[in-house]
Amino acid sequence: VSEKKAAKRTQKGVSRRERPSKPGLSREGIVDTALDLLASGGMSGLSLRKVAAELDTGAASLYVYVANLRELYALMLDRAVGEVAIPDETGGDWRERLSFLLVSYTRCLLSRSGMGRLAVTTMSSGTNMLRLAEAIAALLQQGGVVSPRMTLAAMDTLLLHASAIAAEQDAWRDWGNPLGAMEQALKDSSPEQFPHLQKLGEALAKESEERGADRLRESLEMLIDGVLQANVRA
Amino acid sequence: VSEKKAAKRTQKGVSRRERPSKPGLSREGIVDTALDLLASGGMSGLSLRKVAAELDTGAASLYVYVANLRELYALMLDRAVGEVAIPDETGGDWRERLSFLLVSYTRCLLSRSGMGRLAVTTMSSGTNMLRLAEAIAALLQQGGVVSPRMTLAAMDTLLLHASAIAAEQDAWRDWGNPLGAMEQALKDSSPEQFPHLQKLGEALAKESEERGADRLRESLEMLIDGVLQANVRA
DNA sequence: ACCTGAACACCGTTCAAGT
DNA sequence: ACCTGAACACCGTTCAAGT
Repeated sequence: VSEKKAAKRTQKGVSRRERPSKPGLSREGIVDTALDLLASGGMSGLSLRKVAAELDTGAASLYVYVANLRELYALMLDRAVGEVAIPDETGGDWRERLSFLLVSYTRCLLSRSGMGRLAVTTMSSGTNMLRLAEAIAALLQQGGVVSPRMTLAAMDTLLLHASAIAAEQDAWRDWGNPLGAMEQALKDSSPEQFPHLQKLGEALAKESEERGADRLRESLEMLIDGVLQANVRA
Repeated sequence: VSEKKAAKRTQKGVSRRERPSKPGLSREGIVDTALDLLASGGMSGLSLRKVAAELDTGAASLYVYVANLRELYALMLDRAVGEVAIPDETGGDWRERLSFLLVSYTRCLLSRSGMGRLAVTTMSSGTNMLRLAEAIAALLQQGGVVSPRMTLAAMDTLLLHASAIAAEQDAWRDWGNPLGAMEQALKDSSPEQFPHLQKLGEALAKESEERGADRLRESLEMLIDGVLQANVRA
């Protein structure tokens, strides 16, 4: 038993990533390790016990730095959000910048598998999330959204939707494209039962391949249009 | 050991819900029980083992009817979607009907705690989901969305967003309103760091109470506007 | 103050054995 | 074919004991 453990400890000093060999535990290090695990093994490869193992300690030790799993999730999310690129004045008009910002946010979530689902499940009120919210609020104001009520609604809706897109894509990666299953189900059903869906069949097949960066931008632009419309109407 | 089990079995015939006392296992019964557990205990009260226990059997027995936990989730989602009210021609013009349909969908998810998160994580291609998709496709066509590509994008976006709203509300129920935490974080930060957010502070406080049926409808209307705009533009 | 092993109360899933 | 107990390989969290 202790032999195996010793071997691991030795191995670690040599090859485990580029983390310093034993900096003592820290909140930072725990979040780092958790993000590494998420990136390499997805949500199912992440657990407090595995984070602890990676840090050569027991799971109980982490509770000095992190209240529970949910707090760890929130910290991970906030760290990911820290990588969002916030465009400056050179980034075009407010709308281009807002679109860019939201795409960047979604990309940050998508870069680690599982982050999308995490974002839609977890709430962070860390500095990075506030920074992002602040940037969106500023851009919306430039876009003529002035009432606080409308601004809040728009911020919430935009961020929620961007997160949802990431979560959806996440689910696809794990389970394979569900459109396949849907096509199958359609073929199995009588044609007269779902006439509109049947007609959509071929387009559906093409869609499977194409759903890339364009779809992401397009979906977000759609939402921005909706925000503008609601603002005009109010 | 066997004494405790016998007591449970006895108790069951008397009082356990109104399910017939022992209909033998079935896919239907398993999904029913799972939904009951979800409604009464949320996502954390739901597990294969608990479903099995409720049915007076071992977890292994369920695998005859359900491939795994994920399939059970998908079946649960489809059953919930079966309760969505699909409006007929008396329900106003296409837009009113679409809005009504999406609100109804979201409400079905919200009626069991945990369903929102489940919807954003799970993909169902069951009959009820197809029925819902068919209805949306039909309404969009009436609204002048004709290209298959646009129809698919709109369907996906609308359903995704409705699910995301439910998931968000779900998260609020479990963890308490996160706007509270955000307000706190804002108070703790220097005012000049997040000027726009600071200004939003009071509106934020009011929003906490009001986020009800109006917000839901409003958010969905916003999206429909976006869809229309994209359709006009294409 | 920080760290730890062991324990507690759970999970989903598999499998050999029964009926 | 269906059901089952037991086992396997995990979980998050707590706690008394160590340093």
